[in-house]
Amino acid sequence: MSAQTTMAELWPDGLCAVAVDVALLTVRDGVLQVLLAKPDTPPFTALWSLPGRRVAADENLDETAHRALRELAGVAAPDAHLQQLRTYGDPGRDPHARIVSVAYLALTPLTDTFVLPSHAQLVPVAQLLANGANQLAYDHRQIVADALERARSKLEYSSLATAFVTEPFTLAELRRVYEAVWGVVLDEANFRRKVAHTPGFVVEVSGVAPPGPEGGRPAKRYKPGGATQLHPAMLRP
Amino acid sequence: MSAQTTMAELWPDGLCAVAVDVALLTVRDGVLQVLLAKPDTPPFTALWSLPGRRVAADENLDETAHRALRELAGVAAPDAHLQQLRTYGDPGRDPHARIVSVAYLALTPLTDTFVLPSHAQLVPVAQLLANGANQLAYDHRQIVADALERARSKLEYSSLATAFVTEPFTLAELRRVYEAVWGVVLDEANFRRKVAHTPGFVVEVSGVAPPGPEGGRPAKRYKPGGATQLHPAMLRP
DNA sequence: AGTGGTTACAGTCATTGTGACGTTAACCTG
DNA sequence: CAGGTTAACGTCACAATGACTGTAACCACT
Repeated sequence: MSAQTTMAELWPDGLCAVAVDVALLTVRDGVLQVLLAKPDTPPFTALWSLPGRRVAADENLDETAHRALRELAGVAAPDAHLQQLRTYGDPGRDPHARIVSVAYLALTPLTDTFVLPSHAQLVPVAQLLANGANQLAYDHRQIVADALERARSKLEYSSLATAFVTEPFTLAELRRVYEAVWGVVLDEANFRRKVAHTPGFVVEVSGVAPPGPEGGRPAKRYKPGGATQLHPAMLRP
Repeated sequence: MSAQTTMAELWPDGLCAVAVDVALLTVRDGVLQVLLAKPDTPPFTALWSLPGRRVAADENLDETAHRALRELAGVAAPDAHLQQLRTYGDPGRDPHARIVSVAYLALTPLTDTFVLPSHAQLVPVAQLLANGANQLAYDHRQIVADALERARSKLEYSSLATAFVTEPFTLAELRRVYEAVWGVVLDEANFRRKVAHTPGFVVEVSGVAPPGPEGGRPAKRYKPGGATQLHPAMLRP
């Protein structure tokens, strides 16, 4: 029996398995990283992949995404920014079954003290995409590439960058988010001016952040300003 | 037997029906319109809805979208612009089954001579969304709203507007696309300058377009310039 | 043929946003 | 206290934009 015949018999028209895969991005050590997990179900239990789960009968898609992060990576982040990326449904993207996968983009600040379980890890996105060899299961390499482009684009027109940092934050921390995601170096003074001139992006809070071990003037602290869209936008150089 | 029990039994974890619904937008008579169809399968055969089809076993999602347009609205547009919008998967969005729907946004110029079959029609988007009463089946009103916002946003930083017009086109035709989708009136001279100063947006072709019945100077003709992203962007007023 | 109306196209001017760069302020270490 | 580092602020030239005026090329009507 050929694989094609098998698939057509097992998955008649309009009936597919629906899964949710999550590309969680975070900035650690000034580098954009993506969360990977070792699947606990075949196939590809040897390869790393994005955390993903089948959609349960009484679950909406957002809930499945949260559950995938919680069960496969120990990340319980109900307040993490979560948005749909796109849906991948080519026949043959999974060699064993017709699986339509709704991919999510998740953004969250992971504190340095947070420890991942042994079957999960953070990997720099640039390193993952630069290598010609595909190190991920299924089409998850493509999903990571799409997630990166979405994040880069969203930083321009939305206040999404604040989802990468914990409150309160300094403008230098916010700038390092842009630099890590875009992969560029930004002029510090101009960045400050643009953020200040974009209404609702950030608002100052009381107190200052102490300088690092290398000294420097204490930085003012800010919190998200409530705006979701940025006017004017923070365009990439 | 309750409806919930029925759904849980018929649609166990991870197994859903997957459909593709298409929101096809076009500009006719200077007004943004969306294509609706009468479903040929229950439920909601009385209400208008977006053309949609179940995903076939050997089909990818794009192919299903094209098939839905062809079978339900007689629109055979293999060159129409087609992009994923988002996926709607709340339990209960279809009262009879757990259906996960991948929504697509389609953009195409429909010539004035094209006639739709009797079970399909074009409806002004503004009129559809302005009425408080929901005239569409399922959550298709929400899909139309999301499609409109996506189209409005994409016009800003991509050359998507050219997908609404036939080649060759005049700058006035292109401007009327922006005005219809955004619902604003644009300054004609400034629009011309912005388009001309955006490299790769349009390129001039030979010949001129004759004036309409109300006279006026003949307009130069243009075709898409090959760029997909616009630099600088055409921001909404 | 001439006049007024309409549309296409081109230019001016003040304002705003931006990139590049310099200056001052407030901390660190030695 | 000196030198280094980071934060914060200011200046200047240029590009982009909104509002507006002027010119060109067609129409219909008298």
